[in-house]
Amino acid sequence: MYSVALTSHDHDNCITKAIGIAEQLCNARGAKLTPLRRKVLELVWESHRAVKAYDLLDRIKPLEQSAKPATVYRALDFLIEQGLIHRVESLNAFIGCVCSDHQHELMLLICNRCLEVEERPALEVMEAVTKEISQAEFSVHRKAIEIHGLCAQCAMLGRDG
Amino acid sequence: MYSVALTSHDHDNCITKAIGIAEQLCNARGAKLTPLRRKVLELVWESHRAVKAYDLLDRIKPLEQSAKPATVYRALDFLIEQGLIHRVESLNAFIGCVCSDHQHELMLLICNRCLEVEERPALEVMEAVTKEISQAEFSVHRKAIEIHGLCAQCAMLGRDG
DNA sequence: AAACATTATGTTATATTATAACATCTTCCC
DNA sequence: GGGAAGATGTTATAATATAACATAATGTTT
Repeated sequence: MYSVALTSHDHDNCITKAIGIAEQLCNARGAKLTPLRRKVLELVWESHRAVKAYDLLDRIKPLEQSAKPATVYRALDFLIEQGLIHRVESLNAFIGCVCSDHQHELMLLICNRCLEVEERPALEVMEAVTKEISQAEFSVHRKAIEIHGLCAQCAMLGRDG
Repeated sequence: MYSVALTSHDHDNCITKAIGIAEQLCNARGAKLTPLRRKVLELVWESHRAVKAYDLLDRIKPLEQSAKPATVYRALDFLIEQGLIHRVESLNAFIGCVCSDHQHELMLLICNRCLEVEERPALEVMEAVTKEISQAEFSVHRKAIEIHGLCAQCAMLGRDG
């Protein structure tokens, strides 16, 4: 496993920070970050890799005997609604949201080898999309911009996985 | 069903053209557009709406008794490889490719109401993506840019579906 | 506190999407 | 015709996701 993020930084700090922000944000909104939802958020944050719903389920089961698919999907729905995680459409997977300013138009750089996902605001890209769409008379609700390839570290190590 | 494309243009022409291009292209490449693959391509092209694999299966079964999921998925894989259709990641669905010049970097405008999908080359968007990525040391394989919202006609007719 | 509404979670069942693995048939090439 | 490669048939199952209804916890009103 070539997990750059996990080897080159203090990931505990990422988790702590993410949970802290989530608590603050939910608090401010009157949204309830229940123990279950919080646990799912922590599990999503275990790495910077995109994580599958059923993998989360496997991880939760030992802790919450009663966990079922609906348990996980409901928690994920909540976290997405609150902007605390993103769904990666092209992987049917989920990733913690790092944009603490909660600017939710972003581009995802997805490494096919290590599955780590980098979020980038990509303002110029968004502007270009807006401009292009203004010619199309299309009313935008949501932008999913997902770029697949190899992160710098994996590109050095070998071929696509 | 508010299918602009189907009501405002000669859709038979779209299909004929798409099949013609597919034949030419496969011929030139020595790829085999078998009757089965051709039929799947025609079915994808029945509308400008994104279509699901199992819906294609239902449509094929009356014609090819032996059709099974693998039948459809293999045909779809072939058509994608040849660049004749696109997978719409955010819908788990498929759409005919209209870019006859087979320029395969494009943006999909997906109407949440009528499910029609418009393909746009969006050159400036692609440039902005490339520029943004050059700062990220990321080696790109594939770009999936999917914009959800309402097409002009559906925006006039009512709310999101 | 009792009554009620709302939200969250538990539980069962099933729908939807996709692939693996191996068999058979067809086509192409020598 | 014989062998390789490719295409399709067939069976089984994996992986992803939601529906529907039951119960429990929380909040609000009185």
